[in-house]
Amino acid sequence: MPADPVSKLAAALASAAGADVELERPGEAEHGDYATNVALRLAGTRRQAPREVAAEIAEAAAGLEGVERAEVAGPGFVNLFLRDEWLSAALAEILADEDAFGGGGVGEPERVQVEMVSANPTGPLHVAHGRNGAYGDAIARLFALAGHVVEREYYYNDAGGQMDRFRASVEAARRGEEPPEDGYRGAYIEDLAALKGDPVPLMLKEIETSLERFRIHFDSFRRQSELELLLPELLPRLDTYEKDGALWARSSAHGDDEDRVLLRSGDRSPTYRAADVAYLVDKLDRGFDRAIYVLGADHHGTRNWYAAVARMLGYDPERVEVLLYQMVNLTKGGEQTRLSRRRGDIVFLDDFMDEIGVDAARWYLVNRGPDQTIDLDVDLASERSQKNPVYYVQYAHARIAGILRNAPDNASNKLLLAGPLAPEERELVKRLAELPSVVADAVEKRGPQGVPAYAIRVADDFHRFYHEHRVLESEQQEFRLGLCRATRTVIARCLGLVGVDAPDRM
RNA sequence: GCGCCCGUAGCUCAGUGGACAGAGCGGCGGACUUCUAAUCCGCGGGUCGGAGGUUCGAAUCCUCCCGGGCGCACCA
Repeated sequence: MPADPVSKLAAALASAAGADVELERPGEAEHGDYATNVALRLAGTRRQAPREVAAEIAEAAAGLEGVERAEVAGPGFVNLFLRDEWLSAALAEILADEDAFGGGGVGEPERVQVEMVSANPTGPLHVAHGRNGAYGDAIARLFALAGHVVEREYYYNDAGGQMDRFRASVEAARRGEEPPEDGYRGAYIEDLAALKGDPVPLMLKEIETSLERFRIHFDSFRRQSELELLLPELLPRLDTYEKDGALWARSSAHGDDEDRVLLRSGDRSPTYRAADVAYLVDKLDRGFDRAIYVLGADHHGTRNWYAAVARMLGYDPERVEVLLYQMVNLTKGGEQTRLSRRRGDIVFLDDFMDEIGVDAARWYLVNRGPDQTIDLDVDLASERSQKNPVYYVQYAHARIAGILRNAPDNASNKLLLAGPLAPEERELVKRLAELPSVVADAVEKRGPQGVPAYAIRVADDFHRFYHEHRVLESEQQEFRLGLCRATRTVIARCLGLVGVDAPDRM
């Protein structure tokens, strides 16, 4: 059973009250340590006045261990005021769980594949790919913490016309000529032209180097060219028809918005849609319970396509999940840059990392919900790096590391209370206890943005505590050292989830 | 035209049914002989795009409208 003191309290209250209870932290101190609106919810079905129901629940709550008193307030809220002993026990539970705290909570662990980035190897990764990776990797880390078995995969579209144009562009540069009409241009093409051999493997190498630098480690890579070999066997299993000399999937009959071409008229070469089919089968037949695709919002039309393919082949479409994220707009010196590949003014992920650092880059790209377009001023993000929230959080971690460095080796781990807890101590413990629900919420919503937001609150509560109280050589040294250790764990966990370092010194 | 997403403080954004709507940045004013001042404290700042509706209760759910982004290939 993973450590989650708040859920335990809620469960105890639920059985005392005879109804499901959710606890929330009220904004006002007068409203207690935790509050529940369960009486307001129950009043309707029980045909009782909300405050009457609340009074019953408050009475039950007051009898629970650790509860000092419970009050009915407002329209029917029940506010709980907890004893210091409850907070101390909660902290002990967090510390005992150290390595796993925040995780667990999934009933059935699944084998999950997160496929992300998957940029065509026709050029270096740019910032939009960074968002894909930052988001997908955070989801992967969240799933893993929650208890699932996760693998990360990159899919190379190494076949088709774009790859031909890419090779032709490099070849042209080697001959000192202009690239073809729809070709690729830019300094990186010149760089590749200066090297020998097929530019594609060189590009793959460069992409993989960028990804490692961005702290995303892939377990596997799949290639479109390999998957296409499976098509002769797979296509007959689909619902298809011939039209205008091409082979079409009747996907609209299976939930897609329209039918899709699988084999082109003329040379009957496979479209990338055909490769999608092979890849989906490949994923599901490798035994993943869940295949997660991370795609930019410009691909939202493919959501129904994947589900339709799964249905046509007799797989449960629930196993296929498409996560979408909105675009990234960078501004530099107030000037907008469009992140289109065909132009020279794009900002590459490596440039972005050079400019603002890997930590800030990872942070900024998951900081916002996937449905939110990111507007980011690169100059601002690097110029004001001292005031970035990411450093604020890291600083809290470094401060704690400093205290623990200076702590006596023989410090006790007992958490004995030498007196009543200060408000800052109580707030910090309650904040730390929120982690399991923050993680669970992020997993459920497929949205990691709550994690950095929460990390800021933890840092906030810690800095406030630090400012008000001395840890070493204080009467509460034991408890406070425990509080520091737990805070360090929680901050490190949050930063780890979004791929940011947790430094011991700054 | 159809589909997806967004519209919350000067700026960038949290907040998807609960108690007077939050944070960072920016602005103004304070706090360092003490474990890291990359910190802390205070002040100012909002018709939650608009209009209806559901609800004891709506930024949050429903409908319509307005504004913005992105799609709607035998490219990937």
